[in-house]
Amino acid sequence: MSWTEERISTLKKMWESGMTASQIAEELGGVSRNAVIGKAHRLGLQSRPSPVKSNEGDAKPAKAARPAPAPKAASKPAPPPSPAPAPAPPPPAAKAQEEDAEDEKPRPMVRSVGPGGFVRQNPGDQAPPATPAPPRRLVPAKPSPEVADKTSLLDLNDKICKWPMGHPGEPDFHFCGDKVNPGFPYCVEHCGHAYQAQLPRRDRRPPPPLPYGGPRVR
DNA sequence: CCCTGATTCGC
DNA sequence: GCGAATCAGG
Repeated sequence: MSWTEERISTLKKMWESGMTASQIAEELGGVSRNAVIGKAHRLGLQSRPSPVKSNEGDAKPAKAARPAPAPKAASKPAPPPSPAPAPAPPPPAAKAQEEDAEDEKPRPMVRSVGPGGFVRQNPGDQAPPATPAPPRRLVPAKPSPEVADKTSLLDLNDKICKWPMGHPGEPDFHFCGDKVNPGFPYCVEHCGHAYQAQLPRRDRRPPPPLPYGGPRVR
């Protein structure tokens, strides 16, 4: 399979919506999750909450990334040490994506704050400079009537809620599609679900809402 | 073991 | 550019 525009678009959207590489690979079909990850990186999509992130601080600089696990090639010249690690200033996550936001709440902080006072720190917090192509999808091929009026994967964009409804792969799987809470991947309502402030155990009874409607059944 | 993403490197 | 192999962490 080749990476067509369509497939790349799907990959991007799924990646940004928080799908795992495996899920994306499954959905796309014909590719492995490694292929998805590799492609994602090549596309510039990077990082994002990965469960496996080296805590690069200073504790173990010896095994930073992948020094020299095994003598594979014949020659392995010693990597020149970089004595001057850049301080790596926080990237300006300022994204001007207001358009029809009727009310502009005072939000002086760089990080946006949700309705419940939660601070975003989750998926989709990336600079979206690369979105020149208008996500308008005119007269799309909407084969299934089930999803005809629902937000499909390909309808995702930076302005609509990516909260999944149902399970990927099911015929009626779709996304919320409401207008996002600016700065968040979800609408205000679903932000409330996604970013619940951790309350004391005492009065914590509501069952935790799971994204994608819960674990996939296979 | 399962899973995750990250990185490398031969193709 | 692609992605399997591998690494690294949960």
